[in-house]
Amino acid sequence: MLDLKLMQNNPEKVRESLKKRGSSIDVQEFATLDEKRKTLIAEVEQLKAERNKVGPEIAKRKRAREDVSDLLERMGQVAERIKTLDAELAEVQAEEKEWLMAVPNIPAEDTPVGKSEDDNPVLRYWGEKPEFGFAPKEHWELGVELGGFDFERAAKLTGSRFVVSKGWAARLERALATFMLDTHLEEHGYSEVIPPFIVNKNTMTGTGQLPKFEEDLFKLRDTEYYLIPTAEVPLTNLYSGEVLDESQLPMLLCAHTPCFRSEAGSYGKDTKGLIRMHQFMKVEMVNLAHPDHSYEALETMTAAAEKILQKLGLHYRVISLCTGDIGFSAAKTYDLEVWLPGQEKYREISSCSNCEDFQGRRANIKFQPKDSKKKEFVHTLNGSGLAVGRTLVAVLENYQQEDGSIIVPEALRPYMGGLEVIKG
RNA sequence: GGAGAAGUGGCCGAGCUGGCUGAAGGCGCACGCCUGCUAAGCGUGUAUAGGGGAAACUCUAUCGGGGGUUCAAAUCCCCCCUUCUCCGCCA
Repeated sequence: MLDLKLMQNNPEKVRESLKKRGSSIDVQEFATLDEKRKTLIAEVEQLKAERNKVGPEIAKRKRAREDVSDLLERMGQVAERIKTLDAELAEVQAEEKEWLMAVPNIPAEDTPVGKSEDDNPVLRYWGEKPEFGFAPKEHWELGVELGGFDFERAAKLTGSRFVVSKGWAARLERALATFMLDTHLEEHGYSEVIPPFIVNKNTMTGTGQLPKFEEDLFKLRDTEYYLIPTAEVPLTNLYSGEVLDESQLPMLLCAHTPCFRSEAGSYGKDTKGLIRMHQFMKVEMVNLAHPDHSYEALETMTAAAEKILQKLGLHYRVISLCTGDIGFSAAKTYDLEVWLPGQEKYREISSCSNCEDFQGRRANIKFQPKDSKKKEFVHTLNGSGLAVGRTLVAVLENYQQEDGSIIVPEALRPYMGGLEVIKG
């Protein structure tokens, strides 16, 4: 949510931001609503002031056994007028709030301007594409041949976009997750959290999934509960409605959770393998940061995610999402794209964003600065560290051998009982 | 799932036979004074959001959330949520 004051005082900036994002939202609509709201408030508050003033007067005269019928009559009218005005005001405020809640965050100054994902600049590469003396296979071929993935039975149990991992694949996935968590806890200062995987509407609204993106979520029937699409949601909202001490910042939280996505509108995309699933595991990092340091924190968080890929020896590149591709709540986002030799493509494996105070305002997360009376909104950052399923994909494709076996990256061997090669 | 109790400001805790309570009192915290040494005392201040105002300031709303009764609700009524106790069930 944007600052109401910004909307009022600098609509030009908001208009510009929306244009960069390719949004069709009209700022003038808001200005009209806001004017209407102010007019209504002025009238209704004046009447309420009168009501509050006359109330004690009625009590006083009653106690003196004086006649109060004239006041009662007048106040009856006032009450009625207040009621209708309050109703009108509530409507305007709801509209205004709905409007505000639908406006995306303002991109950071250095977020590149562009129309689509094709305009995202590559910032850097790490490592090199591995050389194969044969045609590398895609992960789903390797996984199925080695008996690790069972898509047919997953389809039987549930439907499309699910997988059953068995044996080495299940253990490798668990190994990856534990390796990631351990790295973030021991080397990057994060605290591990196991949050609820089901959250309510309010929580989903705090991070920006609702009200605009309900169709991307799984909602539990007959409730206002949703399955989390990412641990960003429960982690960022952990301190919603609270005021943190400045000394608690930055608050570094890390969780390994399942993520559930309806993938509405992605029919035909990535239909094979485990790139795009309705359910996948992810290690997520969240930082509730001091506004003065949130952009340093974004670099640090991105570096933490990169560290995982580096330890696994996986070639990747870092891109900066442009204004046309950046997420609703984010001001600036770096994506990590890992090289998949089977697909011969770089694929997103992590996304690290600084949302500035956009979510902090929505979820009402503040902190008390030492040297100021005024409480401020925290800046929130979130980043995958990493998407576990996709990391498994990357390991399989990058570490495959001609005979179809997979070398276990050294960093994972302690988590795999010392296993060096997966042969099925 | 059944039966009861409770939810007030940073915390504790009054108020709950409707108006004089944005809310006593205490604690904590901040600043000042006194004193002078790791204490006590005194004074002042100590919520959030919105409207008006250059500002001082002023008005409105908020006593778990929502709705209702009333000229007027922390106080009465209804629904929901959460917590605690007891019973049942269960990992």
